[in-house]
Parts: sequence; structure tokens; C-alpha cells
Amino acid sequence: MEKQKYYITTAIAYTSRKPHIGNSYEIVLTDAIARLKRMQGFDVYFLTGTDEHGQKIEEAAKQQGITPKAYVDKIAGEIRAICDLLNTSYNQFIRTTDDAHQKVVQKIFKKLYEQGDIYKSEYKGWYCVPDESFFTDSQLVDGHCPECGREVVKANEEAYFFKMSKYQKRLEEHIEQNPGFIFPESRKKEMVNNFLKPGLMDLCVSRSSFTWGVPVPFDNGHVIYVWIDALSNYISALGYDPDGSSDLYKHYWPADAHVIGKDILRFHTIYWPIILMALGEELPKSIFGHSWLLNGEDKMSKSRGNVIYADDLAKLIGVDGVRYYMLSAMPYAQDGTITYERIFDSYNSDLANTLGNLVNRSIAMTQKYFDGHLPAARTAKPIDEELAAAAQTAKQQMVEKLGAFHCADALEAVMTLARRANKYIDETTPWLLAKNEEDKPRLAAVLYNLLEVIRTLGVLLKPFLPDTAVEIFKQINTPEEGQNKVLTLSQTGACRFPEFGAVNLGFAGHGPRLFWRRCALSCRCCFCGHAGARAPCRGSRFPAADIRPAPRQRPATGGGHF
RNA sequence: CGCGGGGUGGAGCAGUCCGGUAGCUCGUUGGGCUCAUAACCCAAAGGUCGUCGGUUCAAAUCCGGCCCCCGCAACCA
Repeated sequence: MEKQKYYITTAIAYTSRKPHIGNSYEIVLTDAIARLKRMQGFDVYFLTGTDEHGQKIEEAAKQQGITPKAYVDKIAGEIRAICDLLNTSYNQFIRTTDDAHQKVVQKIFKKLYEQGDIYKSEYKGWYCVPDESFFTDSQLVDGHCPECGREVVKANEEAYFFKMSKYQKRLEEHIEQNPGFIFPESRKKEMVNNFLKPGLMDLCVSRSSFTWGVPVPFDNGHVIYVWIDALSNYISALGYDPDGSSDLYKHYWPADAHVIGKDILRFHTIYWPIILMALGEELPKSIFGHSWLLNGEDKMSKSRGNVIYADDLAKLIGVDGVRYYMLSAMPYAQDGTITYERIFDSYNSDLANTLGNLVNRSIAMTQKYFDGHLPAARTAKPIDEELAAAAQTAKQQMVEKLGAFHCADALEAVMTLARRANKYIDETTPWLLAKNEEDKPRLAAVLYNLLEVIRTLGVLLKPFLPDTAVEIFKQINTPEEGQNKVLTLSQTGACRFPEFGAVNLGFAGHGPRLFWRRCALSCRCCFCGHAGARAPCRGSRFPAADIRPAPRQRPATGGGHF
């Protein structure tokens, strides 16, 4: 039977500057979903990339005295490096400066123009002469230029417009008939109440005030503005073409999920579906507007000086440490916060104490008592079934929650299993069993069950912490087929492990390898290394990374997203 | 009255749709254990679930008023 396809995308990141950790959240979240879907047997295609045109970039490049292309090449490189650093499993990284993309964008624009959905008119607004910039009514601050505060003059600029209103009714019907189209629900309400209900204005889809963009194919001096340029990436990447699309496109479109930030919801839930309607293409199945990761109370920004970058953080707590924090600290539909103290606490208590220590102590006992090879004679007891049941619950919860984008809840379900396993150790007291020869079969069973649960944790962690999962499998010598299935209960309710015997440790004599070492930092608030024990310091935030990073990590590189 | 979300023990969250002993993680205190990473396990303290009122045998959960916080309110992306 052919696999069911699943096409998921992030927004493409704007290449204006190096992305901070809040920006990087999106691709990690999307990656977790993509990995889950692959585990579930879907034929997944995961797209990400960069949005590289526009006035801001043109200006930024000018300031640095380089060409826009050189500028975006550099930033796009940084963005991609961060996506790679964060171990995200995208299938394609599209750039809006790609030739193929630009050609498709031009074709789309032409098609829409020829069929009458795009028309030429005037963009009425205000012009700030010294800044050489146009502004709309709503952008003005007290009737003055929002950037310099000076007087603005009325100005008209020739521009192309898209007839949004023409498709409004169809879009409203579609949203109504497809309850899962926009989620979370609160975001959908915002869009419907703020934009759809009052009625859509036609959208200005070209600019002539700057040149860094895809040229309008039939009108010199105009470039295609961000909407059609950037949004089209989702189809151009697959090989959409008004004159006949590729097989890849036919196979994967429509997208199953667009994962985007709440700030660009309007473009994805209104403009984009309408563009697709005009093109006669299917609409995406769902659009998820995620919330933001904030630094304490504030949005991260350079001017506030509170920016945290994923690559810096990874030097301290490893890539999976960063992923773990992002994925566990974000509530479903509310903004989450990142502070050094919270990073420190969640890292130590979840990854080091609960998970890392569980793996470490279980393997250590297996080696200490059996030289790493568990004998076949094993005695089961009823309590084992509780452990197996906990594993089942964890699996079911993880799949259900992550599938619904409730990522933190999904991870919590996995950690709950790890905690249950730690408790099981105390309940079964293997160190006492080890003292009597006649208890050896029971001891073997206990340790086996632990290793099975650890293997299960490895499987369940794959979407979230891919490197950690691999490390777990390696440490307990898990064969390929054991890396996908979690343990199951037999019909009689007795504990039955499908890969019984799979965890025959192959490196007796070696100690377990610590991989989530507890961070013993002197400063709890900002990792600055300040010596005042637990007292908060007022030192600079996030300086050098010389404070005992997690031992395993990838090379640190640049930054990523929008 | 523009629209929407939030206000739950010290901190961060779940629960609210489908009313019925208020839950989880961290932190704190006391105890246990010793396989393990000053870890793990157990127990306890700590909340009138923003506020006022209503419906109900019963409300964190339903209804209404009010007070705070946040997001959105179209061409910066």
C-alpha cells in the first residue's frame, strides 16, 4: 500500500538579520511534527527556506556597501546553518532568489493579471521625502513619518492590485466548512473578526519604490511585492507551474500544514488561500499560528540587548538541550518565556536528573550485576505490568498530543514515563536482589524491563531529541527494528516485549557514557560563571561558553529565521 | 461598549467544550535508599482556581458585571 503523503512547511525566514532563538522555535517545532509523521509511516516532505527580497534588505545591503545578493547570501547561509545545527530534517531549503522560484512567481503574476484578478491602479499614501518612503494612513504616527517624525506629503504611486474581495465569500465559506483550517481557534477568530467580517480591501501586490525583488514581467520599474513572491514558495518549491506542474507538486500539494508565527497569520490565512483560489489550486489543509518565545517579559530585540541565539545556547547545553527547552517551555496557544534560570532548571531536572540518570543507573547495574549480559532466566511480577502500562500511556499520549501540536504536553508524557521508571527502581530494589543468588532471575527481569523502557523512551524521544534517541539506542545496543516500536502489552495483560532479547548489551566492561551531565554552574541566573553560589548576579548575560557544556554537540555555526 | 486570549498553592503550566474529592513539573521542609549525575524514592506544608453576583443539590468549569495583563485591529515582514 502506498504511503500517505504529508507536506509540512515553515514560513520562510526573512534574511534581514541573524535569527534569534525565538525565531528558531518554529523550525524545531515543525521538525518535531515532521519526525513524528515519518515515524507514523507518512511520506513526509518538509520545506523551509528564506524570503530574501524587499526594501529593508536593499537598504541593509546599501548600508554595508554590498549588493543585496551578497547580503542575502550571507544571511541565508547563517539561517540555513542554524537549521542544520538544530538538526532539523527539512527536505528542501528554498530561497526566493532561486531562479526557478522567480520564474514561477512571474508566471503566477502574469496569469493573475491576464485573467483579470490583478489590475493596475494607484497606491495612495503618504511620502516622506527625506526618507524616500511610502506609508499608509495606518502607519503614520500622529500624521507624521513613523521613522523620522517629520512631515509627510500625499503621494500616489502606480501599482498593481489584487482583487481580494472577489474571493472573500468563498474563503469565508471554506473557513466555516473546515474547522481545522486555522488553529488555534483564537487565531481564527482574530482573522475572521478583524479582516473578513469588515470586508477585504484589494491588496497592493507590486512596488516601484525599490528594485530588489522579482520584476513584473510586463512592466519595467515594478517589482512583485512580498505577498505573491514569498507565499508562492510553498508551491514553487515543489515545481508548480501554471503551464503544467511537476509530479512532485502533484504528489505533495496541497500542504497538510503550514506552520507559521502568529504575526503573519493574515497573509497565510487570507491572502494565500485567495491567491490559490485565483490560481485554481487546492488550499492547504491547515495553518497553525504558533506563539512566541519571549525573553522574560520582553520580546527579544537587539535594542533591548536581550537576544539569545540558538547557537550560543547550544554551546552550553547541547543541541538537544536547546531543542528540549524550546519544545517543552512553550504553551500551546500562549507565548512562552525563556530565561537562563528556567533553562538551567529544566535542563538539570528533566534531562540530567530524570532521563540521564535513569539511563546511567540502569546500565550501570546491568553491567555491575551481569557484566552487561542479562541471562534468559527471568521472573516477572505484577508490578512489571504497571511499568509496561505506563509505557503504553506515554506512547499514546505523545502521539495524540504532538499530533495536535500540543508539543509541551507530548514531551511531558514522555518524561512521565522516565519518572515512572525511576520509581520502579526503588520499588524493585535491584541492589537487594543482587545480594542473593536465588533472586537473580528476578533481578534480570527488572533490569530487562528498565532497558526496555529506556529503549521505549528512545523511540518516543525521536521527534524531539533525535541525537539523544540515537545515543540511547547505542548505549543499550538496540537493533534497528527496536528503534521504532515501543513495548506493548499482550492480550493477557502480561508484559510482553516484542524485541525480547534485543537489548543484549554489547560492551560489557565499559561504564555507561554520561550524556546529560548535570550543569553545576555557580551562577543560576545567566550562566555567567559568577561566583556567588545561588545568589543572582548582575553580570552580563550570556558571555563566553566556558562553563561545562554538555559533552556531545555539533559544531556551532550561524543563526536562523524570521 | 472594535475583536480575541489570559488571570489556578513561591515559579511555570494542565484542567474549563461534556459542572461533582483542585492536578503536574520545579522549588521548600522532613524522611528513606545507596544502583546512579550532591542523584533517585516517599511524605508534608502551601491554593476560598482575579473579583462581585447569578443559575444549580453541586461551579475553576455555565451566565452576567467589574478589575488587571497580553495579542490583533491590513500592505515592515
